[in-house]
Amino acid sequence: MPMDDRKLDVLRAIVEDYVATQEPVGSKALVERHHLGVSPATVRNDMAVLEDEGFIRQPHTSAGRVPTDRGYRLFVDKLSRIKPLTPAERRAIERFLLGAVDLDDVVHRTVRLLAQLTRQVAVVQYPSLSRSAVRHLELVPISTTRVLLVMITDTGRVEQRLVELPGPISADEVTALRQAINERLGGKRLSEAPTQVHGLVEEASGGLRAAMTALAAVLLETVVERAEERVALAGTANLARGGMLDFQGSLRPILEALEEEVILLKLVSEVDAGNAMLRVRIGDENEIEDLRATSVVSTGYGPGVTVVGGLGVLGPTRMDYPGTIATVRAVARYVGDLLAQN
Amino acid sequence: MPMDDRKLDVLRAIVEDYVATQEPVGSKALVERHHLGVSPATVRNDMAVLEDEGFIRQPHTSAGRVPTDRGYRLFVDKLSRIKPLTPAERRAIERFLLGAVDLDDVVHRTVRLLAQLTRQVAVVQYPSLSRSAVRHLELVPISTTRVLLVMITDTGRVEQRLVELPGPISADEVTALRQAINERLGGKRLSEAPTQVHGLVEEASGGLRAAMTALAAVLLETVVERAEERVALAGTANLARGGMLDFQGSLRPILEALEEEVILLKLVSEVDAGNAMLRVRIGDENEIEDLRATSVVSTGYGPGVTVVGGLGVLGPTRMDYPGTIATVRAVARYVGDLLAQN
DNA sequence: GACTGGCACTCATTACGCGCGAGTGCCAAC
DNA sequence: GTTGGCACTCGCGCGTAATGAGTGCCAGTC
Repeated sequence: MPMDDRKLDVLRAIVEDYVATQEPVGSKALVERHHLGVSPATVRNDMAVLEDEGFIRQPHTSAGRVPTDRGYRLFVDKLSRIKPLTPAERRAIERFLLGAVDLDDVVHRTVRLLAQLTRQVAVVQYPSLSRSAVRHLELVPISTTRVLLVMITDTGRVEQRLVELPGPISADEVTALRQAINERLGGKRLSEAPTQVHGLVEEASGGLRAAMTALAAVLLETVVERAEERVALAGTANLARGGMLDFQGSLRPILEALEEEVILLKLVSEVDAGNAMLRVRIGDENEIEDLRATSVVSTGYGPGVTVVGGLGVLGPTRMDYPGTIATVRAVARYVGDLLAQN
Repeated sequence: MPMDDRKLDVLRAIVEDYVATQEPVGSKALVERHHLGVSPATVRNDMAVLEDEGFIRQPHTSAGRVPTDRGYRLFVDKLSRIKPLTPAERRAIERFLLGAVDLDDVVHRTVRLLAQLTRQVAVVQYPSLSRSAVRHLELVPISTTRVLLVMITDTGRVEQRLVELPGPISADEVTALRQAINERLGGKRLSEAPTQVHGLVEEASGGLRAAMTALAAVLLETVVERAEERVALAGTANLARGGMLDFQGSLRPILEALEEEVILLKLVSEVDAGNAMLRVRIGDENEIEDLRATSVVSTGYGPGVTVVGGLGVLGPTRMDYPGTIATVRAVARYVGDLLAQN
């Protein structure tokens, strides 16, 4: 059966009221606060149907209705028009991001900004190495058998690793290695690094072979294992707002989940390629067990149309979806622009 | 009046029981669980005195006694013998720290380890720049008007900043700058950097003067402003243990405080020089308003006797002080040893 | 003088009963 | 399909009562 228009209106009204008041909403209050042109009794009928279809439920008999995860889902998919940001918010974003001196700084500012604007937990992934291109690789001799490998990407990210060489090495040899590596990798996307690195080792002349092998191992490790690793978090205090009414009193599993970087990355990194950038995962839809009481709004960001990382926020399923979505989207765009300027 | 021995025993027993059970402890339960050789009535008399002196209090008439902050203070100062670590704990520490590849890695592992062992919030400061010495400074040309300044310290910390130069610069000039900077700063403690850097600018020959001035500005900023900035945090989920019985239900201000790096640094950095390394701040004694319901156990760490940073844990005033103190001390020593090996 | 047993008293916590009222479901009427 | 009416449900708040852990005090004992 096609979804009746008024029933959708009722659902929207319920979601909006519940998000605002945090209390189950009844038929009478609904018709008063929203000017649906019908009587409470009619609304009650609609609500009964909505409940049958699993979009709302009553916490107990003789209480108002509360949206279910499915209800929020429908609300997000069909009902919410995008809420434009206020000028004040736009100004806040600009002011916040303008002063950034550093990639680190950009990420930190962004995550705090997001947490502040949405009043929720914010997560920002550092520009992923695998989706960046190498701008420059530098070898810094530390001792005769140790060099520091510094990699700078076009997104401004700097990664360094100490490499223990199998034998002593001269300054000239370091220069040769540096040049070889830069010729091979300079400008290349890191996703193609593995093949390039193998080529490097094979090309290496006898005396440098051993050193190059050690360097290659570290390079691959950096690219493959640590590739997506870094992520910033802020706003956990916002979980404790609303007097633990959300999350049935137990913040602990959520805080625990948020301490795992792997989980945070899962939240913001876009696994399914073909979607329209912005993703909303509501309650149940979350893969992570401990976050089934929360919703996650996330999106990719990057200079122009390319995506180099993800960011998003996490909060109670009872959240202001239109507002949150608008903010997340806007912040992602601003950050992307910032990276593009670089 | 001198503190009666048995009264101290009573206080110790109260603290221990309260820490274990989280419930006010009465006279009868006390004599049962601890074999003080006296009757409940006697204990009651002692308790009345202890209460007058401000070491314990009753939450309400006809309830047992609970230690006050002053009570915990006395307990920590006078009563608690050091609880040796279990072999299992020692093994855990070693296993955890052994695999570290990186300074970053060391700090991360340490903070997680601390949180896990103490079951509390752990804070670890990165080795402070100002107390480290420069091992090497590297200049990496990014474009003709931009260089990346990379600083490596003897504690393994690597700091990088992008420097915008006033005008284009050649490869030879970069080499000259690199050499000049390394000659001046190599091996020097960073606390003496400011004077050295000024010297650098004055010595710089005409053509390099402008570039050197830009570099010097960034160097000073790195040393002075960012000097102590970095700090790692873990175990916030532990705050939510104990069903919010501690912290009278409101986790929020504490989580908020923990999001401020400045505050975290205050917690673990040793401000007063002359103390015996390990410091315990109990409840009220905390400078930060929002942390008046918590206690902080912190200490300095570093290779050998020198202190390059601080670490510690934060938890409810009702915490296992002897155990926590032992763990913090042990972890600090292990980390110090690890840094010394480098 | 220090310790002990006894006893009256306090008071938070728990349980129970009860009325209130928001909100529902159903039905007959429009 | 919509509406007003009405009986019904049931969580919430509140006052009262019972419970019991724990105390303070006092008189007696070593």
